[in-house]
Parts: sequence; C-alpha cells; structure tokens
Amino acid sequence: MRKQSSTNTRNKTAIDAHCGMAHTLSLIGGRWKPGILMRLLGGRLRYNELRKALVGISERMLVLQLRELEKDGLITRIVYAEVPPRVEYELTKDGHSMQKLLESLSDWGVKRLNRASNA
Amino acid sequence: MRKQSSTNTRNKTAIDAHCGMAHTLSLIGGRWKPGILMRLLGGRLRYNELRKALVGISERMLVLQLRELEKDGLITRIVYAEVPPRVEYELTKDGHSMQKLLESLSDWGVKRLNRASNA
DNA sequence: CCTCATACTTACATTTTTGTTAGTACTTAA
DNA sequence: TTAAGTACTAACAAAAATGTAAGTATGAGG
Repeated sequence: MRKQSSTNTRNKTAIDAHCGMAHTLSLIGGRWKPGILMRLLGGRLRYNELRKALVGISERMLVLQLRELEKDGLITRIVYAEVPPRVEYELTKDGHSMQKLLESLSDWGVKRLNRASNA
Repeated sequence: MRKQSSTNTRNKTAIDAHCGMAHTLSLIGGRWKPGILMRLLGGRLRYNELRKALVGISERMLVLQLRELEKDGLITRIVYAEVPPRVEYELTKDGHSMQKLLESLSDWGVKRLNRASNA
C-alpha cells in the first residue's frame, strides 16, 4: 500500500495526472508486467501457464501484477467453476489497444540489444 | 548501487537481456525520466532549466537521472568552461530515435487520462 | 573580503518494490 | 484417509528507488 501523504507518492500522483507518458509507463512498467503483457498478446492464458512462462517469478508477484493489470483495465480475469480451479487471463479491448505500442517498445529494445552484442 | 548477487538483480538482468520491451522500459522508466526526455525533445536545455521545469524534483534526483540517461547513451552533457558554470543537456542520435515511441506513449496516456476525466 | 550564481556532492532517512516461506480451500481419485 | 492438482493468501524480510538537508568549487563584481 502506498502512503498517501509521502512526498514520493505526491510526486508520482501529480506526474501521472499530467504527463501522459508517465501515466502509460506506470501501467505497463515494473519487473514483470512487460512479460505478462507480451505473453497475453498471443492469447488467453491460465495462471499456471503464465507462471511457467515467467521464469523466476514468485506466486506473490504474479498475483500482485495480475491484480494491478486487472484494476487498470488492461486484462480480464476469467474464472471457471471447476475443481481443481481454472482461471484464465486475457487482454481487454483497452489492453489490445496497446499492441502496436508494446511491439514498438519491444522492437526498439531488441535492436538496441543486438547492437550492443555486436559492439 | 545494485547488489550484484540479489535475486532481485538477477531477475532484472535476465529479463532486460532477453525482453526488448523490458530493456526499453528500464532506460526510460522511473519517476523523472519521462519528464526529462519529453522536455529535451524540444531541444537542448540547461541544468537549471530542467530543474525548474520538473516541479518537485530534488537536485540529487535530477543529477542521478541525467547521469543514467547519459550512461545509457540517450543524452549528451555539454560543459562550457565558464563561471558561473554552464551545462547543457541534449538528446543523442539514439535519444532522438525514440521520439516517435515517446510520443506514442504520451498520446496513449493522454487519451486515457481524458477518458478517465470524462467518466 | 564578501556575496552571488550555477551545477553539482555527500550523508542520511524514508518509502516502495520485490522476494521468501509457509500455508489455505476445494474436490476427485486411489 | 490420503494424496494430488490449481490458484491463490499472509506474514515477514531484503533490496532498490526516492527524498531531505546541508555543503562544495569557481571567479566576477561590489
């Protein structure tokens, strides 16, 4: 939980409200969200499929990030009334609207990584 | 300073090396870099000009972020041998190559903020 | 000699993010 | 009755990011 009154939070809030770029980055940034979003671009995935794909992630982090993405309206959580449980995650319309953007971010990064490894 | 051996750092390193999107975000993310980059898109700026533009930033944070952007090859630091000192910051070619991308991030965020304020 | 202006440093404190470990609930099948 | 499978929670700990406050160097101008 954020401490509503810290300078840190006040700065973040003020910036996110006025700077579109900062706002966007705060939705897709962090250690694991890029990976989650990239996988979901390929279609709906189960909790366990995401967990296996994201090597190194802990259950806690995965749930935390999924909940944030859901709260921000980028993904949908689909629960099946089955035992053992089955839950799938999928990009919302809003999430899909980022596809081009996410791919551009990825492309720029890949080019840069390639350049670095050749230098 | 990062602790080379922490799981945290190992995760970050592994991800940044394989995921282009994560790599890109690690260069332009953080509290102040979006603001710095956006202003520099408009042209070369002095240290003090940046400081005044970025309401709420501390000297420490400004210097820290500028140094990182420089190390990552996105901006250039130009020092004039004058007293009082004069230092200007400017996007590199690599920095400029992000213009479209930065604008897209900004545009997407602005649209979203507008939608939120009308809802 | 003293102050001003600029672009920083440094030491420290706080807040936020990320990671670790152990546990839960629920049914089915052995 | 006991284990197996799935998708989680909760309490705690470590690490990283951010913020605060004070100080530094330089030469010009009064």
